[in-house]
Parts: sequence; structure tokens; C-alpha cells
Amino acid sequence: MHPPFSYSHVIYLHTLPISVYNNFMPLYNVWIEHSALDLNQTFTYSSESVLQRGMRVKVPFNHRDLGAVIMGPAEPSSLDQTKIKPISEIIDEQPLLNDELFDLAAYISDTYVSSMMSCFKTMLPPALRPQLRHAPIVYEDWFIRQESKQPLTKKGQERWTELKELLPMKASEFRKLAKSHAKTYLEKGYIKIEKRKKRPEAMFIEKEDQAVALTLEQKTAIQTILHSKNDVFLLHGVTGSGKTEVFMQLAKQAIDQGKQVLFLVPEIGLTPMMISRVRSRFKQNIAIYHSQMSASEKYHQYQKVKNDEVQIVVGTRSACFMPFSNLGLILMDEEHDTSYKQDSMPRYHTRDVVLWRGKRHHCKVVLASATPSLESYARAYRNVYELVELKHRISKTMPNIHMIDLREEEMIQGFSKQLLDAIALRLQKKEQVILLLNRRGYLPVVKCQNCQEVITCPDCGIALSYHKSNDSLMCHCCGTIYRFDHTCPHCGSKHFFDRGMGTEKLEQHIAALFPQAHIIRMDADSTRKKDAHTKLLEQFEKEGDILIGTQMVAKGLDFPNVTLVGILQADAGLVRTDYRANEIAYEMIEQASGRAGRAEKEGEVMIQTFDPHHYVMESVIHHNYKEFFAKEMQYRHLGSYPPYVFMATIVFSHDDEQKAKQVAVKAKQQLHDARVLGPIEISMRMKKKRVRLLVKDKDRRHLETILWKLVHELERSNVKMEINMHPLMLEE
DNA sequence: AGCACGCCGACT
DNA sequence: GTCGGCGTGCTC
Repeated sequence: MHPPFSYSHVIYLHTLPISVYNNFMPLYNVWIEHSALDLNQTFTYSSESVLQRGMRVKVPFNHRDLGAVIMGPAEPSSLDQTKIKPISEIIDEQPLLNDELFDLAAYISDTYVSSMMSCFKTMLPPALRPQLRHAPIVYEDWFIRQESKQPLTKKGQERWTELKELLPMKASEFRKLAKSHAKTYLEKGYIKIEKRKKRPEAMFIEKEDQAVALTLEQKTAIQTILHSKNDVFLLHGVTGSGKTEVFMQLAKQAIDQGKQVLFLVPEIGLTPMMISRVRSRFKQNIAIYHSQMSASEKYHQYQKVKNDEVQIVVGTRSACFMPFSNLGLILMDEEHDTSYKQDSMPRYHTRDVVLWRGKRHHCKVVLASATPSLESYARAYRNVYELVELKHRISKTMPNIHMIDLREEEMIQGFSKQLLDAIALRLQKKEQVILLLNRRGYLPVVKCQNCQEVITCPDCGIALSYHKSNDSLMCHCCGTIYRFDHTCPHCGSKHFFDRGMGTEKLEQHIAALFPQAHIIRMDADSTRKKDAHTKLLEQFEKEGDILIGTQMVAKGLDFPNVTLVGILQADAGLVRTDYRANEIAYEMIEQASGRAGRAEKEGEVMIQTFDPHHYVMESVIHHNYKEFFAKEMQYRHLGSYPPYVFMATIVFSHDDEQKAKQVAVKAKQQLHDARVLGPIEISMRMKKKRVRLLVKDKDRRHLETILWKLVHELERSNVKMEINMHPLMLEE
């Protein structure tokens, strides 16, 4: 029926109608969530509705619908108007992210050179991530009171006067109480059913926790923080000095002023216990957020904060993104802990996030640790942060530390006689012992078994790694390969490798030596099951004599009856396989020492070492962090490491190693105005060969700028590139 | 990633 | 002629 001319008209309508239509429709830029591509650019779509920044939508993208987040209105620019498609679905009626969180996403994207979408995904609880339509909300029936004139039996009327006071109540609970009456009340209209969102309450081990009297030192610390004109504090308190109590009192102050508090704890086995302590102090006013919670629990806690139902949030890393409206204080416990840095994109550090939020909310931020990170202490040293110190234990005495010089000691199955005697003494006194075994470095380090000399790179100052395939030594910092002649340059010995001893083997030995003792082993193997960590510790507290384990027994434990801590291979961490090796070694030994003698009984620490005069050991003996700091800063200065420079690693991965290397070399050329080390080959992951560059720059902004430029220029390459800004470890 | 497009060989 | 093999390239 169509006349000939209308045929061409139809074609016209099919090729250009959208542009005609779009002249009347507002345009929006959106960020798209793509399963494979890390799209770090906005795309323009049209919509009839008025949309706000931070709302989630669905958009057609290359023949399918994808989740996206609105950035804001777009100008009808030079972009080919015919390409613009309409938004297919609007998910949120209100923006999911408020202005502050949106700006925070932009800050993280900027400083960690990662896409905006990856930031959104990290900041939101799993249930609200862009690709999902709805949060998994579980409903349950509740009974609500209602007026009714319908007659009841005498008995029914009597029960009703009692029961009506309890409403509203969960239907299942009411039925238990009212039995058959429930049905009658419902039929006669005295109650009605309402569907309510189920509120999953996490399981907690309730421990009574009450405010305790403060020491003068604690009081002074609190007063300093409250009345200082500064906003950021580094609370350096020795182990057992009562930092937590200082936190609690500061938090209470802020809450009493009607403000919100964020209390961050590291992600370790003890996290649930620490959280329950804070919870028992603050009761109903609290939201809890940590990695072991389910998606629906996280969602619920997130909503509580968003609806202003709580005044304090306690949680691990991801809790730093909670949607606060009126933040008055941020507390970050154990600020040196590596679990505060995310190990996937965006590789943000929680410390940076809380400093940013603190500034935004004009609130105080307290970073605390017995062993602060070198970066934080350096900032305190330069008065960027105000240093507040707790130098004394509540129990008054720090544990005595004995170095056991293994060069002069006879060893029995990995234990020196001195240590064995000390253990026997404690067992006799019915006191408890913790034995810490260092994990050896993950790279095969070449260490002379005769004189303990470690072969290091003359340029980078870190230990060389042995590569079996070509019987050579390689520096994993700069990539230089050295010949290995199997002779110690120091003493001429030819014995280089030793067989390390695992926790399991040591447990067997100690069990054979002390057959009557109850020994509990804690390592990656024995704590794999859910809650195994908590159970093992409860068991130890109740009936254990000896707790033996890897670094996880060094952190946060607070058992009053532990009077001896033995560190078996203290030197393992002193080998510089990484620029932070000594910092980690110091932290571990100092933290482990802190587990001894926390109450009235005096504590003792025994450290087995081949190198008792190493500066890490000497600083530990005197519990002298400042001494360690000064020495370590010299090393960082000489080797050009943080905090003297800003660093980033770039990992290139591909099936073909040569291809990855080619792109890395190209990248290195582009980064010519920074100091670039590598490329070096690193361990494979996901069946891909990987190659790494290390970039150093004195100017943080400059480093960010050149890396962003690199990202844009290598976007089209088929070699995957991952940037780790301010890495805490070089090897992955 | 996916999905379309395109260019070639095999087959009703 | 046309069905389907998979290499290439793009996604508002």
C-alpha cells in the first residue's frame, strides 16, 4: 500500500531517527560496568527522565544491556549524535552515592590510577554493586495491632489485653506465645500481617566490657587529642599500654556530642573478638562491617548507617566507605597493618581514605600502633601528624628480652637449651608459653650457613634470589643477573642452603620434649576452617600450655597467663628480600614480645638469633622504636625507597613472555622522566607470564600524571597492565 | 567479553 | 547459490 516515495522515507527513519529524537531528550554521561574491559571513560546516553549523579541505570552497549552509573548531564557535543542510544532502564530512584562518596571515588581513581567503575564496586556493599538490579532483601511476617469491634471469648479477651502490648512482633514469635489465639485475632481483625525486611543479626560472642580507670598517661593522651588544634594524630603506644581504652573514651566523647565515629581494625583472626568488645561497650548504637559477613548482613549494616540509625561503625578495611552524614572521629587501630591495603584494583590504602574523609568532615583522625609504619612515623616526625605517645604499660613493666646467640648455643631439634629450660620452668609454674616461628621468605635466599652472610645486590641492597634453572642469582628489584660460584665471598664456605622447619615438625619435637604439655598449633593449615582461629584461641586460654604458630600468634593476643614468648628463627625476616623486610621483622618481633607479661605476672621474651647485634634486634631489646626508625630511615634514604620517594609497580601479563616484555620496554621508554627499574620476570599467575617494572619518583603528582598517560597510551595493547601505587610488597 | 561482520571452502 | 567455519574489530 505504500507509494514508492515513502519507501525511501522509511529508510531515512531507520537510519536517523534517534538523532532527531535526541534533540528533545537530555543527554547523560555514564560509567559502564563491563565484565572484561576496564572501561575508564564515560559514554553518552539519552533519557526522558531527569537523572542525578550516582544513580544506577542499564544501558545498551554493543548489543546487550550493561549496568552503569550516571556521572551527570552531557553536552550535545561533537559526538556523532546518531550513535547515542536511550538508557534502557533506571534502577535507583535516589542516587546511591552521595556527593562525598562520589568525590571520594574520584580521589581514589586519581591517586591509585584505577577506573571509576572499579572504585564504585569497591565502595559499595556487594548487594548494591552496579551489575545487580536489586539487593537480596528477605522479608518476614510481622503482626501489627489493629482496632476491631468483633467479639472475643472471655479467655480470648483476657489474653488479648496482655498480648496486645507486645505488638508489633514477629509473627512466628507471637504464634509461639498466643498459640491458637493468634489465628482468632487475625480472623477477627485485631491484628494484621505486614511484610518487613528481615534484619539478620550477626552472631557474637558477648563479652562484658566496661570503662576502666585510666592511667595518667592515658588521660593526658585523651586531653591532648581533644584539645589540640591539629586534626591528625599518630598514637604511638607500646604493647599493653591501653590504646583501646583511649579509643573507647574518645569515641564516647564524640558520640555524646551527637557525632558519628568510625573505628577501623585490621583484618586478622582476632577481628571478631575486637569488634565484639567495642560492640558490648556501645550496644545498640553500632554498625558492624567486616569481610566475613554475608552480602545481606553487609547490606543491612550499610543501610543502618545511611538511615542515620547508628553513631558508631566498627569494621575492617571496607568499612572506611560507610555513608556517614556527620562524622566526628576516625580511629584506625594497628595502622601499620598490611590488611589495610587492598590487593586488587583499586589498590587503595585505608589510611589515605580516612585522611581524605577526615578532612572532608573536619574531624579528627587518630592512627594508632605500637609499631607504626615508617611512613606514618616519618610524617609525625615532620609534624604533619601530631605524635601522641603512651610509653608505659598499664602493668608497669615491659617484658625482659633475652637474645640467644645461636652461634654459641647447642641446638636440640630447633630449640636452644636456654629456651627449653625457660619453657620447662613456665610449665612447672602453670604459666603459658607462646612460640613464634617465622615463615621463611617466599623466594629462595642464598645465605651462608657458616657465617650467616647473605649475598645482596650491590645496587639495591636487597637479597639476591637463587634461580635453579640457570644456577644463577638475580636481584628482584632491578633485574640484574649475577654468576653464582657457590662460595661465600665472606668466609669461603660452600654451605649455602638449609632445610627450614615448619610448624608441624616443631610441634612434634616440642611434644616429644614435653610429653605432658597441652600444645596448640596455629598456622595457615590449622586455621583454614571457619571460626577455627577463635576456637583454637579459646582452647588455649582455657587449657593450653604452649601455643605454637606463625606470625598470626604475634598479633593482638591478650592472655594474662602468658609469661614467656619464644621467637625461634628471628633472623628469617632480617633477610632483605623486599625493601620493607626489616620493618616487617621489627614489627613482628616487637608485637610478639608484647604478648608476654600483659597482666601482673612478669613477662619474658627469648629470641633465637645468629645476629644479636643487628639493629633490628638491638632496637627490640630496648623496645626502642625511635632507634629502629632512625636506622631504617638511613637505609631507605640510601636505597631511594619510601618514604623518600613514591613508588609504583606495573605488572604486564600475557601468554607470551616476549610480548609482555616488549610492552614493558615500551612503557619504560614512555616513563623516561622517572626512575624505572626492570623489566624483570616475576612468578606466573592465572597461567600468564608476568613481567614487572618498578617506578620511583620524588613527586607524587608527577608519578600519577605519567602513569595515567601510560594507561591511556597502552589502552589498545592486548597485554594486560596492572598498576600498584605505593606497593607494600614488591613481589607478588 | 561477546557479538556482528566478512571472507573463504563445502555442500544441498 | 548459501550455510557455517572462525579471524578481526568495536562497543555512546
